[in-house]
Amino acid sequence: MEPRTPKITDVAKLAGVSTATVSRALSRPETVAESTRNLVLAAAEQTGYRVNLSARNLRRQRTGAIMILVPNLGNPFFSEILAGIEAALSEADFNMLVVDTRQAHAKPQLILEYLDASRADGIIALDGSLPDAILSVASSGNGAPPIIFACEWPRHGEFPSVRANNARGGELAIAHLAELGHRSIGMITGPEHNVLTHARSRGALRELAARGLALEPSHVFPGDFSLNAGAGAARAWLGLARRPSAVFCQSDQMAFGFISELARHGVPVPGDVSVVGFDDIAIAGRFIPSLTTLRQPREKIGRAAARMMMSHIQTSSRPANETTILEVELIARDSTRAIDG
Amino acid sequence: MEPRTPKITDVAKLAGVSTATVSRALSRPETVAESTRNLVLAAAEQTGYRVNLSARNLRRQRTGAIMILVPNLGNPFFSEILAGIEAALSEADFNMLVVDTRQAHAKPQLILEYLDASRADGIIALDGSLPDAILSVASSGNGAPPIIFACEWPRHGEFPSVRANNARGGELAIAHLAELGHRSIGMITGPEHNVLTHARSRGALRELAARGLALEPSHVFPGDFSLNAGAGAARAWLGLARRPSAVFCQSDQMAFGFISELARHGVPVPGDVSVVGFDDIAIAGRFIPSLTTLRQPREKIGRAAARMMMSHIQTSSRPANETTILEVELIARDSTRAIDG
DNA sequence: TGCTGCACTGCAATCGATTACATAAAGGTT
DNA sequence: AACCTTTATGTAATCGATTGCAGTGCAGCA
Repeated sequence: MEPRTPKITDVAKLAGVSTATVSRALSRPETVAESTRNLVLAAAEQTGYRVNLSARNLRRQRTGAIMILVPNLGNPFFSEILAGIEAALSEADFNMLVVDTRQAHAKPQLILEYLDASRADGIIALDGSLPDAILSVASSGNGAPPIIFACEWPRHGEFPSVRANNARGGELAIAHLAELGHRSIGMITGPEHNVLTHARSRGALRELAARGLALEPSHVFPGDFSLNAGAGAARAWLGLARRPSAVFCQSDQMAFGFISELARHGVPVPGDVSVVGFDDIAIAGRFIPSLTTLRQPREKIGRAAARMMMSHIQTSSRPANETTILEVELIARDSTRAIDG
Repeated sequence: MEPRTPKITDVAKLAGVSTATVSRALSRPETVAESTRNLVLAAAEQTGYRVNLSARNLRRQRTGAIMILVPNLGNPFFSEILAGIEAALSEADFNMLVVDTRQAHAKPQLILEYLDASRADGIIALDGSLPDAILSVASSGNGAPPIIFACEWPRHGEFPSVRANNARGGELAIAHLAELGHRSIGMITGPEHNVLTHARSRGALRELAARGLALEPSHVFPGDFSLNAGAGAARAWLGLARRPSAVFCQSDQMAFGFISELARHGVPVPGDVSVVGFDDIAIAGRFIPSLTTLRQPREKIGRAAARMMMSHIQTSSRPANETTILEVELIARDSTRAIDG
């Protein structure tokens, strides 16, 4: 009553052929005579045979899995990217192994464990701020699988990556506000050393300059992409003598925190201040007011990264420093309005 | 210049011992003399040896991975659960394999592929509505790894699971509204055949009955947990001649959709109608108005499910039908108020 | 007929580690 | 001194599939 799972020898015996033939019939059918193939397939069906992946992987020297390094799995921002990656990987019959890197900075050892070709055939990192110890191993290629960055990317070193056009997003945000007549525009940034912060700020500054607008230092609110950072910025904004009439928040979460904290103090958006976010997460269209923001094609980014990885694995070439940049789109909603509107 | 990755024989040679000793020194150090152990560890260090997981897994007849079946990875609701699972698994040195089951209903074959002990040592399903074909294979145990449900669970059959006390949540929602003086309470439900819908509705109905309140059929708005469903319910609510003064939404997303659509029609919450959500997702405290809702310990649910799985794997017992139920908590915020407040 | 080439198939080595069993050495007991 | 334990290590089988190479048989061709 405990019919141990059938192995390839069982199928071979039943079909009256060698295990080599069974293996070939299943993985490269065209190399086997049709009559034999049918015998094998029937036998496989009858025994309920499933190939043992550990054995196959050992022999083939691969794992059939791609490891995804996520800075913080609990952050819903990543879910769509993961969905995109998963979709593309499963099409190619690859599995997705997900690892949270929150502990990576405290204990790089822990993540180094994972940089091992016997664990995954490739790595997609959503975390641009991996410790240098990890980056150097990953780029040395010494036993480590190829790595591709998605969304974020490391500030130093050259790595293949897929990302949104963050700088362009910064430009579009400012352009939109400027065209609504805003001359005094503030900004809530992401974490200080984050590449997204830099790219978005760079774009914003470039556009401000192009329009002859200045950014007052007191109008830059340092944040970290979180709801609370947005709320904190709101309190700072309230404390200003001369307040900017519009604020570009480098993430939707911060925009929500900002608007919500202002609301608690009776300051209406966009009545007293216009707000632009970044990301276009699902709730943005349903916030009150609905949020003007920059849409990042998160699922597409995931898909593109996974496809890039697949293509490198199939050609077994180490990814060069190719970078794919996907465009962002400004979605105008109700959180921004003309200054004398 | 291409120093192929070292294997156990390399370490053995360098340390001057057999591969058996190396293996023991690394995985059960106490069985090896201290002096030998030091030799081996030094040799391992020097060669940069890493065990090949495919080989180990093949020999040990395990995979070191747990597969998570997620109904829709893009839905941020699951991210915290995944974070909890990941945390608990990585503590036990297990990997997390994530699979999206959106296609499972169209092509059960695809997911059946995954129900294979050579892929994962266990399965945690966040999807209670897996096709019967899959459930029966999973419960037969025939070559399929043990399965545990988290959050959701199947309506038929007995499976181990970890979940929130959804019925109690329904009770608390109604109790809260009733205590604020609401006598006419409506409800936006989840998908018709979803177990969460049933449990939450059951609790709500029980509490209504206990308080002698009736639920008018026209006050039940069928939804599916999504933002849009909430918005649709809002339009239905607007069309009613006799509107309930409070609505229990079975998910926060629907609550946001509901409130937002009402706002577009100039109907204030909680001014004209009080709203209770379910889940307490991150943004709930920052929505405008902040949302009264039932907090589900999502990360804890994930952790508990993973721990249950680990304990079954360590004792190599198939999980019995044990069910862990975690309590929910009503978080009172600004979207509800006393009827004559 | 004999030779070449092609299409199939089988044999057996191989992937790299784990572990049951055998063996050896050291220590303890009477 | 004989014998039994205990501890430490080595030998070699094993996990299950894949694949290079060799062999077989048959068709085609001179």
